[in-house]
Amino acid sequence: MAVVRRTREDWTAAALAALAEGGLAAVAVEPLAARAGATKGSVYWHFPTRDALVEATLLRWEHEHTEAVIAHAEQGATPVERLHRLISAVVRPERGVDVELALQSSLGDPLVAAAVARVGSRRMDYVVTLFTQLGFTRAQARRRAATAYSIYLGQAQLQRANPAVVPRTPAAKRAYVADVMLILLAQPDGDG
Amino acid sequence: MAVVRRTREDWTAAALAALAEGGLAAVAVEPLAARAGATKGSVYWHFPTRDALVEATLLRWEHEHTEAVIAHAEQGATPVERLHRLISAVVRPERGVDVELALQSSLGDPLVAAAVARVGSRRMDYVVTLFTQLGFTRAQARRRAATAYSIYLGQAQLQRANPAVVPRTPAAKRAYVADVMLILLAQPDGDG
DNA sequence: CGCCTTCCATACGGGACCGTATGGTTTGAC
DNA sequence: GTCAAACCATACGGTCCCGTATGGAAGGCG
Repeated sequence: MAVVRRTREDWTAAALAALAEGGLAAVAVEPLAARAGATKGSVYWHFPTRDALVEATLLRWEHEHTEAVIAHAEQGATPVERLHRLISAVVRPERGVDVELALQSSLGDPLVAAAVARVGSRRMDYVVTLFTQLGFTRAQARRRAATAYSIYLGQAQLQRANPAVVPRTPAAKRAYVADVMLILLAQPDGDG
Repeated sequence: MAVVRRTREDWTAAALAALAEGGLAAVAVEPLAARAGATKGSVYWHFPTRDALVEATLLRWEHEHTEAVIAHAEQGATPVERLHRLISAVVRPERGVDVELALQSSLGDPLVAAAVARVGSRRMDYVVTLFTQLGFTRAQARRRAATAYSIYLGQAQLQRANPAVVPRTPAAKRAYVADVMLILLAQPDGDG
């Protein structure tokens, strides 16, 4: 008889999956256990409370995916190339975007709000340095970074809420990314 | 004795308030009634079910606020001015943005998803016409509209999740809006 | 004033989930 | 093989919410 044993990581993995599918509310001890073919007893042995499970799950996501976007961008040689990779990552979403959106959808929870805030400012810092590398002044870089990150977030939402208005064919996506790049690199007004 | 009577509209109003504060989950019959100094009996007289209340609330929001942004923008004389009013509306948020975000946060619910989709495409249509009025080709207008709306959505999210990275002082806001305008009106590449 | 309709409070049953208690089974050390 | 620790199932009490049932008060109308 295959008597299965679960680790802490098994449960955070299951929680991540549930989070991606059904949002924070889906990270519920009993349904989670049932889906894993186990019972609450297991979960409550590994975690003192549901919040502890949520927190561990968020921490795991933070460690695994915070730097993911940045790391992917950093593979670009020039700043322009890095920005391009950054923008493309949203328009051509990979894995993990579901969790991203689910979290943005549960900012009511203080644990989630804290995690999202940490990740957000970390990313913003990166994009700001990117734009300073591109020759923008500090203030101007901050503005462009805010816009770039807004486009990132907004685009992610649009794909979920209004997939019809988002570019779908590869050609359309390429054209769209190109236009966003052109936009973000536009010469600013000369008043800092 | 001020024996209060509630109308259907009283309840959708209360639901809207709760929606803005606590998201869709806060639109719960019993808490809503308690907060209004009434009981479930009243709610369930006006609405057959909770979903009916939610649907009526969404419909009300849709009617009251879908066109609100557009109407506000339409007070601008030129297309550029209209776009400017549109962008400013996010950076300098008025009332109703809370509900907007709460809904975007509850796309899991099919009722919400439908309402948000309707409003979204309605707004996109408007922004597309705005960009065509500005002399962009149809394809290019669609791209810029998608970007503009993404900035709108993303900026709204940023204000909630990372208020630190968003321009705060009036001067900073003005500079930011100016830069976004400059960006959105940038001369596109000649192939679209 | 009587009466009917509109509106609402109270009371109840049910479901989903959290957290605790407790005892049983498996595992590894010796 | 013994034993303690690790792991988990079962069962329970509690909370919050949904929805129903039912009786009663409020307001118009004859």
